[in-house]
Amino acid sequence: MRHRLKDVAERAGVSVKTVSNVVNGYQHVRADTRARVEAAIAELNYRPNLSARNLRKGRTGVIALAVPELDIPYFAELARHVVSAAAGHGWTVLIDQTGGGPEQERKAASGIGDHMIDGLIFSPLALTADDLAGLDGMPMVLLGERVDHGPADHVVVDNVAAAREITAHLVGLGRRRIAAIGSQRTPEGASARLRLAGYTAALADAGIAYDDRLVAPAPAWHRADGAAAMRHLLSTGVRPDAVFCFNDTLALGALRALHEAGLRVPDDVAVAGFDDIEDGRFSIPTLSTVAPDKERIARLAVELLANRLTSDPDAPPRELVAPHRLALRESAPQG
Amino acid sequence: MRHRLKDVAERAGVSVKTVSNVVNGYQHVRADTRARVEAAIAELNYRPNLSARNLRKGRTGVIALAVPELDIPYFAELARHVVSAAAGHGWTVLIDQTGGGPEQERKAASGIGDHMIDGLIFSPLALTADDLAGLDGMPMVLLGERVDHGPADHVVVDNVAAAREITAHLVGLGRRRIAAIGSQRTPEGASARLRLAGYTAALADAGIAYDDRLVAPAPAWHRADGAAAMRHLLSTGVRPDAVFCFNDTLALGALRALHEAGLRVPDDVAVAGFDDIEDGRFSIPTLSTVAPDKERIARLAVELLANRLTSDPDAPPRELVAPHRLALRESAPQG
DNA sequence: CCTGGTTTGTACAACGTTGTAAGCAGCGAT
DNA sequence: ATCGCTGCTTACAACGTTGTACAAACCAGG
Repeated sequence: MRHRLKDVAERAGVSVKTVSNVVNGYQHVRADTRARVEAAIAELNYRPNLSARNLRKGRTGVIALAVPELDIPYFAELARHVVSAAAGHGWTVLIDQTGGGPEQERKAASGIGDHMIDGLIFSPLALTADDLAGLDGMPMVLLGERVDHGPADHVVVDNVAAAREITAHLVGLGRRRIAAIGSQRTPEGASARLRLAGYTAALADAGIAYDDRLVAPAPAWHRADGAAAMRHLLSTGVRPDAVFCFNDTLALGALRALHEAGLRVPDDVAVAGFDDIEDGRFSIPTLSTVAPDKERIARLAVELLANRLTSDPDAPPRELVAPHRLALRESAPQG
Repeated sequence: MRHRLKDVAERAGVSVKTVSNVVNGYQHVRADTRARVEAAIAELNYRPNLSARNLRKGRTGVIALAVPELDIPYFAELARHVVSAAAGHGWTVLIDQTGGGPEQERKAASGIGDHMIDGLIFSPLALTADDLAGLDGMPMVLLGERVDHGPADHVVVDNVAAAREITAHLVGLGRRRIAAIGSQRTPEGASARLRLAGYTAALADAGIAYDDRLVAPAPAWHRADGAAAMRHLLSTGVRPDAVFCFNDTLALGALRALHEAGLRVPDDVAVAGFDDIEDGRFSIPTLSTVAPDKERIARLAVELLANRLTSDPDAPPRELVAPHRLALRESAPQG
């Protein structure tokens, strides 16, 4: 049995609007009236119809988080933080899994239940700035690298610097034949390009020549791709003494392939990743990695969105950089 | 600029309702009228206001999936399947992270944006049947073991049989001192109780005496808990030759602890898990585990919900059992 | 006891959509 | 021509809520 304001009003002997005022915490309601209304609400177990409220107010209290895949640990961890941060603003988060394809992403960006969400936090893989330009004014915050200097707010980590630091760490361990896993030539590979740039910069810093044969592409960044890429590297005979994988799942796959090849980590080959997912703290060996501050990323994204929604809808787009640090563990230990 | 049916109607020179009819695929609209309306829709980039539609229809097209934690791989993988299955019914999935606490779960079950979702797929940890009985008629499907024979539809795997099979497999490897990790005495530990029952049944089948000291509790089922429990087992001097962990993350933690203790898996200690998460296919060693058919679980849950929503709202609650199989890998290999 | 201001409560319309009932063509059969 | 039918379109009301405008009740000060 579902009740409406009208039912509560009749029971409490007041008008519908007075009940609405009580529900919304309007100040000028006499204490005894308020008490009577609240009693009626409790008795009927009344709860407001949000569709109606949304229709009336033009706001839904829901924001969406669109990510390529939920079972990629990085996105799952990020999702958790976004949900927490959004709760602090009284928002519910609708999580949308795009799959990463351009068509689905376009749909996600433009279509997610129109008028059903107030704003969108979007981690695109395939989307271009042009795609986004076509979206008439859905408040949006982008995560990651794909669309640089686009028309929307943006939260990033300094991929180039981070990749450069972790590669420099491998250099500091005395490694010279440092491979990279995860390069991508597709337009989607913006993160890959930036991390590759950091890698090459670190090599240049150390006066190590860039060797094309040590850079292995990976179509996606899953464990299986990392394992395949590592096997490929080993099969070509260019034996690396370290590998920088462009994310942690690639690195976990690489660990597996090295294990199968009978190579010891880090003795024979040091391994480093990127993302600092939970798995890397328990893998064998534990994983050295770049640890972006996911909690901060989530909080900044939610705050940017909040700002755009509540105070300044037409502010020029901002780009915020979230901090990162190196988490050095067994696979490439502290010098 | 956001447009309404009215704007489209004016542009196309028809009534509002005719536009609505076109949008909803109503049959009796003359071809040229339809074309004119569709042109106007395209020109204005009209998209319907779902809040209004929901208000009018009493349906939102959104179902919620409530899970304890998104960054537990099992739930993330499950979420992916639920999203896919729901898409097949034209539903959007709102993913709600309860945290697993009783209070939050009660709120999730009763409160998630009232009138904002048509139904709920709920994987509770702490909720009792009594809690659920109080929910006036939100269509709901439960996953997992916590609330048996409650008032709602239910999708389960046969935990007892599955635990018994995987334990029997360890017995079949010739192991006799088989430990269990993950027992819980709290009321939340329904899955733990069932898996423990399967474990003891398998021991009884093999004529092995149950040894209390081989059963290690774990407050939660994370990697860290598994590692801690394993360390505890090793420290007590009851050296097991196999371990059945009640889920995969516990098992990954146990692998880690065994590695740190210098024990070989599976030679010294065989390890088995439960859930078949992606990590277990790439860990070192790879993980033998019970593989519940997550895709099927998700599909059954969505179908139960669909049935309740569209055809038979007052049908008696049903309980469906999803199949499982053993995935035998390096940590406890095939005979 | 009136005046003027504040507090408290009400009636009505509106948000954008769809279901209902009814209107109006066009057409074949009387 | 007129009748009824079918096919297409329309006006109106309603979903449950809140903003606006206003009325009623109250209070203090003259």
